Amino acid sequence: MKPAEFRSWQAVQDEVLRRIQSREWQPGQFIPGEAALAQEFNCARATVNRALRSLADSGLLDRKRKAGTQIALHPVRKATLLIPLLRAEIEATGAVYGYKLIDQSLRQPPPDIAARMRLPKPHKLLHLTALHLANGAPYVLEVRWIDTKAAPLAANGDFAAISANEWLVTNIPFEAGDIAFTAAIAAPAEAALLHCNAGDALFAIERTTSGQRGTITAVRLLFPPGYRMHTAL
Amino acid sequence: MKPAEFRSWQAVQDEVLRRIQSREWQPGQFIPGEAALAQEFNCARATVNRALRSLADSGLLDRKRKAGTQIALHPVRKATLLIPLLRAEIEATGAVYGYKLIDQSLRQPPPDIAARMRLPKPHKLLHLTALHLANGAPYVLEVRWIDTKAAPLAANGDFAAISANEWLVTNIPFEAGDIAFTAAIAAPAEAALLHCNAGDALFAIERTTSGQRGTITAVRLLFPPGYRMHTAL
DNA sequence: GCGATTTATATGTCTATACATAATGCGCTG
DNA sequence: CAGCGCATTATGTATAGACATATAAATCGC
Repeated sequence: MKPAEFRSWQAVQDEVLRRIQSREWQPGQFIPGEAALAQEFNCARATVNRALRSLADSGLLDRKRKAGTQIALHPVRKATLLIPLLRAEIEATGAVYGYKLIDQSLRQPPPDIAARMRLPKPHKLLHLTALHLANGAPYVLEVRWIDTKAAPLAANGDFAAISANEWLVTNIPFEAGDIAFTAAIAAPAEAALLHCNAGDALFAIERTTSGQRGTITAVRLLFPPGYRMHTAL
Repeated sequence: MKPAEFRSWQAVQDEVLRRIQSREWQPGQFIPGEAALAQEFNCARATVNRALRSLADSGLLDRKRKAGTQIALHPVRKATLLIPLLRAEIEATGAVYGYKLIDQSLRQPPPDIAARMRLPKPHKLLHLTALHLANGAPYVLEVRWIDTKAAPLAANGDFAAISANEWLVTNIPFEAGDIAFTAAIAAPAEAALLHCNAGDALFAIERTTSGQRGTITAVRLLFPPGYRMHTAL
């Protein structure tokens, strides 16, 4: 075997991937060290490191100092999926994006929302209900709670014209938080807005985002029946 | 301003992150080039590169050759979530994992399955129905189709004792494919197996995995009402 | 004025070397 | 033999310098 040219970390990555897929290296097995591979591939150790680190990031390898690198026993445990940015998602299909504010008010949050937002003593929050439309048809029903104490600017926001999400992205310092996916039954009011039947199964995304002053907003996105969120592995 | 010591790429990353969060650098704005930052941070350009590349990977920065690096206009568009490996997920909660094969047979797949598996002319597939249990209670209903032409070994698999997923992971060369999340209404048969009511909203994961010889398997995982799959952003 | 070509430049990557860090396991000691 | 500490070793990371590549911007040719 000639010392083939592996002159880029991607080439190294491809070769390692090939060996995993061909079972030349089996799950659980320790593979040669970076130095050995660098010699075999006739490249610098840093290049091998780059390739292996990338594979480890995507879950195909497990690496530990001193111990070495082994093929992951349970490959592909992670999937990175794109959180739908509604406007972009709709416009990507060629449809015309539309936004319609249904309700804007100050309300006492129900207990589950207060808990998800970690409000010690619940106070009134800004409550928004809005529809995102694709070519005029309901695409997503958004129900959002905003803590105006954590995001004072939001009290003045005009959410009739611009979606709360887009407003927040450009006006609030930062987002960290979490996201959850679940299924829900369409309540009559929701069904009416989404033009479906009460009792239908809706796909739901629940998201809370926090800033430095605590939880800013909790939002629930309800998708009409049949919606599929998908991604490649 | 003193030339503080930023001697690791993580320190550089933290500082860049701070500037983004503090709005010192605003969304859409181009930040100084790597060389300039390296000089400011008193480190090598490769170190800055590592930090910025990492931030770009997580979606906070947009980078283009020649053009430069700018703060992403729509931060956090990606979430990496862990695909539940059922046994691990159940055992992580401290519960005892159980597995029960409900049905194993050869069947003609319905059109939607054939389409998802990209079978040009549908032939009979191995069909499995199984329950994953946590402390004896139904945790997930798994409905799986396996193409024994793409994975001949599977024809001999004994799926009464071991879950098809675990069998595939250790016996089939490789997986690539896609995954989709959706909501479904519990059919009576499903409800009976999951100990819920027909008409309940179930969270569903649909996954297809392919090998070199085409699509190997398509699986649908149905979770009982109330299941939430969540991840940090 | 406008399309085609060249140039300049920021990011992307490779190399070689050095040191850092974690974790294993050997060997020493009591 | 139990327990501790240190040597070993594989990965992790920093650095300086060089070249590669994409592409925005400037220049050229008509």
